[in-house]
Amino acid sequence: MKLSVRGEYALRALLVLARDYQEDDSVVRIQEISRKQNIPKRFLEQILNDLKSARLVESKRGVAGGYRLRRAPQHITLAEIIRHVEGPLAPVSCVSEKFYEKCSCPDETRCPIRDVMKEVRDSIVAHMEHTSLADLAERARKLEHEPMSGADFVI
Amino acid sequence: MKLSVRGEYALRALLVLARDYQEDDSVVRIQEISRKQNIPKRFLEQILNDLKSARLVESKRGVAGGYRLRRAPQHITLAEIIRHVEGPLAPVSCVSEKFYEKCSCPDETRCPIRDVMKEVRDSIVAHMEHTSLADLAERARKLEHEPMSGADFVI
DNA sequence: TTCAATCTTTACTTTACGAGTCGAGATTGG
DNA sequence: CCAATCTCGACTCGTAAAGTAAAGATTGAA
Repeated sequence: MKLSVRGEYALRALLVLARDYQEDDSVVRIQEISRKQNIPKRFLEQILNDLKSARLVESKRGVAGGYRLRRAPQHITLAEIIRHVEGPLAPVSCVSEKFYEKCSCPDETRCPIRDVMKEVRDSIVAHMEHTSLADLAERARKLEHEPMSGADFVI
Repeated sequence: MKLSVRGEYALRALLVLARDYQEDDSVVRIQEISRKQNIPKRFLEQILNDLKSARLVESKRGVAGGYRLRRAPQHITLAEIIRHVEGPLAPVSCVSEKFYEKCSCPDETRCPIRDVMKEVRDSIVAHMEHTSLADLAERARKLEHEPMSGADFVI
């Protein structure tokens, strides 16, 4: 049920780009993202390249090069990002919209597990599709301005 | 974000036991579960053994042997099962209640991703904890009595 | 024009885990 | 005693995750 490290890194890298986003074509260097988010630089290169092929980011080469979002942060949802780097959001593929696969159970149409998993998927997707990078950036701003709020939960 | 095949098999095996559950100590053979659910028998052995160590099922050996639930189906939740065979329900461990692990991000208390993921986890957990094996069995019964209902969704 | 900082691309490594399979042993009812 | 069952540990086999590495292509600036 977990996101891979790669997926986490992708989200964190995009968050940096979202917070830095401007209408002009200013870019952020890999190295800076890497430093800010403790992501191995070499690994991050791969991930950003992948995000580029997904048309989520674009890059500028050369000495003043770097990456930037290809669209405004409010138009990039978590669902889109995760679907690209991780695959299905659904807990089992037989309830996935975008990555459906038949499962081995005797009768899919009468499977109560599938039934429940479909509900779970729906609530995951609802969250992920309704949250954009802009929302994340906004939250980040708030969290910074309310340092150590008592609302933080304990494990 | 996906359940492993092993986890799926565990759920399906337990569903069989739940539907067959009786107060007396009647058991179901591995072979029967395997056949009903298309699960490789040898692999299923492993899984049931694991569920036994989790005290979810108990077994009887010998010629009339087999498995049965150790508790009534209404007292076994999906959350409990999945947590045992799969680990955390949370999409990232830094928001997991039962399997918390620190993540590599610069400041966990101000991470907006964590913030959102915590909400996602909460809705996953809500579903999983409120659904018992008895609920599944009940749903299965209904799905059987309404064959090919038009409500089935298309991929 | 040359240099150095950046991205690009491809390939490689290493480790772990998922998904089984196998074989020999221990119980038990008939 | 025997045959059907569970038990337990070891083993395989493939794939994927998480990086590392190296050489090349662009670009801005000195």
